[in-house]
Amino acid sequence: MARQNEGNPRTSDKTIGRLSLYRRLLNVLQGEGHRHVFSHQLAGIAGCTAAQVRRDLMAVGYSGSPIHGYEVVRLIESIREFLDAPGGQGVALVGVGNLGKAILAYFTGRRPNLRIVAAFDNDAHKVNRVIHGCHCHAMADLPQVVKKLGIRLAIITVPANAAQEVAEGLSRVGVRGLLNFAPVRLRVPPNVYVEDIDMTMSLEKVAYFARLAGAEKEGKP
Amino acid sequence: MARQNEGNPRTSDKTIGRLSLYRRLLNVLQGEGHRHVFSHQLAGIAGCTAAQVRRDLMAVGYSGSPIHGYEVVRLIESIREFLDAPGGQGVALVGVGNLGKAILAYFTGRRPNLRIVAAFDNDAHKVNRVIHGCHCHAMADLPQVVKKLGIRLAIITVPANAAQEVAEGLSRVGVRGLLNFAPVRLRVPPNVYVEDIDMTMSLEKVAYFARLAGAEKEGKP
DNA sequence: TACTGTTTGTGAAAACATTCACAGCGTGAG
DNA sequence: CTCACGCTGTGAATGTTTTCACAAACAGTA
Ligand SMILES: NC(=O)c1ccc[n+]([C@@H]2O[C@H](COP(=O)([O-])OP(=O)(O)OC[C@H]3O[C@@H](n4cnc5c(N)ncnc54)[C@H](O)[C@@H]3O)[C@@H](O)[C@H]2O)c1
Ligand SMILES: NC(=O)c1ccc[n+]([C@@H]2O[C@H](COP(=O)([O-])OP(=O)(O)OC[C@H]3O[C@@H](n4cnc5c(N)ncnc54)[C@H](O)[C@@H]3O)[C@@H](O)[C@H]2O)c1
Repeated sequence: MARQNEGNPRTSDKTIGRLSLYRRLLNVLQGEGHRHVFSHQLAGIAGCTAAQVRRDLMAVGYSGSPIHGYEVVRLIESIREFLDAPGGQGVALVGVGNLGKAILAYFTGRRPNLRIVAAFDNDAHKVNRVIHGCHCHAMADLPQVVKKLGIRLAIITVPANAAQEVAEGLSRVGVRGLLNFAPVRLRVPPNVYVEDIDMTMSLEKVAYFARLAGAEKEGKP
Repeated sequence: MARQNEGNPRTSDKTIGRLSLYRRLLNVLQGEGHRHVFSHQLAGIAGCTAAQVRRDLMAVGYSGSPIHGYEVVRLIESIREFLDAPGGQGVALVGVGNLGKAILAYFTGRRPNLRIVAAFDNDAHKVNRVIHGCHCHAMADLPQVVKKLGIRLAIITVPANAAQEVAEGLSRVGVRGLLNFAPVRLRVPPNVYVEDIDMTMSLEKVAYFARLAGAEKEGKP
């Protein structure tokens, strides 16, 4: 089936994000009973242009038909093949505080491909308890648990001043991708990918552009 | 002082985000007693290039000295003038669930310029209670509370199927900026700015690029 | 004074991302 | 059958963001 193009110009960050979005939208469409979808329909619900959708889909190597558009099931499958690791990947969460707990609650029993399989904290009150269906380990056990479960991805929700240290510990035991919520720029080896979610920054962006939209002209840039 | 350039080519999204980041880093530097900073130093801790920093700073209209670099205090002040609304802005949070509570806990008593001044939920158990220092109102009171407090920004942390309705309600009563955590593309009037934080998408991005970094070469693109 | 070393601000180039626009194709109408 | 239609996939054009590279400024040094 869908052959992911090989010696290609590295698929961009933005495209990967949108593929993830398309997949979610396609799942909704599938649930509503749609068998086929056209690029302009997907674009409409994704909030981008039809050309953008088609360009992004080039990366996954599944071609639609000019007559029926894309077959929903097959497109979902092709995106899955392109994005997901075969067999799924376990994720660790470090820092079971307010945010960490919310994330555990949210991801528990959700996407079967990416599931949080272990939590870690240095607070004795949390260690060895099951929180939202996930066992919380002591930090000292991190190396062995990560190795045992073959974990290569982690979510960091510890306070800012602990994040660098945690990131280093994770990198050292073979974790290759970090989703970081701490408002700190992590320094990691070049073979570790870091994605930051910085709520304060996002909120300030909203404040700035909302002010522009109110005071000057209008619209989202 | 620092004159924000006026008839300028609309400052980009990305630049605004980085200015917010620079400001936070500068506050740390100031706390450590630094008086001056060079673009390459700021770049080092921000994780970008010196040229990028200088280019971004052009937007705020504060010039550094080739000898001492940028004066930390004055640069913070210039960024503040450029980004922030004078007098600060109140923010509403709608949906006091797991994530909403974590966010309330985090932002309470934090940045004085952007503070959460009201929370809303439709769950009778939460209405009229004070949660992490913030009063939770009924949804029915949203219009009057928003008007009374002059709220123009909101954070949406309701379930996906309620998000569109909530966004419309907020737009209708004059809110101009939304920070949306629900995994849904909101349709709002063109004078409302929406910023999405989509954790699932971010995590899938991490998974994809971590896999590349592991399997192929290395490094964060 | 003249020279060195360092940094800023910014035009110009390069890299990257999005959109345009159209050939090609299969379908269904006539 | 022939034609017109509407869509895909993609080369080329356009738009945006980042990086390069250098003139200008000036403290320190001798
Ligand atoms: N809560 C939010 O909405 C929010 C918003 C933006 C950013 N953040 C960031 O997310 C992070 C977590 O926020 P939070 O509100 O959940 O904080 P929190 O204090 O509620 O939770 C932090 C958790 O990390 C644990 N921890 C502390 N040091 C540790 C270490 N060295 N190793 C392992 N665990 C450790 C603590 O025991 C605690 O359980 C912070 O960096 C914060 O800046 C949170
Ligand atoms: N928790 C997470 O880590 C996480 C991660 C990614 C995305 N999200 C998204 O964030 C949103 C909130 O997640 P959560 O885990 O806090 O969910 P939650 O169920 O814990 O909280 C939702 C809250 O919204 C309230 N609510 C429901 N319908 C409402 C309405 N019409 N008007 C006002 N309030 C209403 C509920 O009473 C509840 O308090 C969801 O859209 C979820 O998809 C959450």
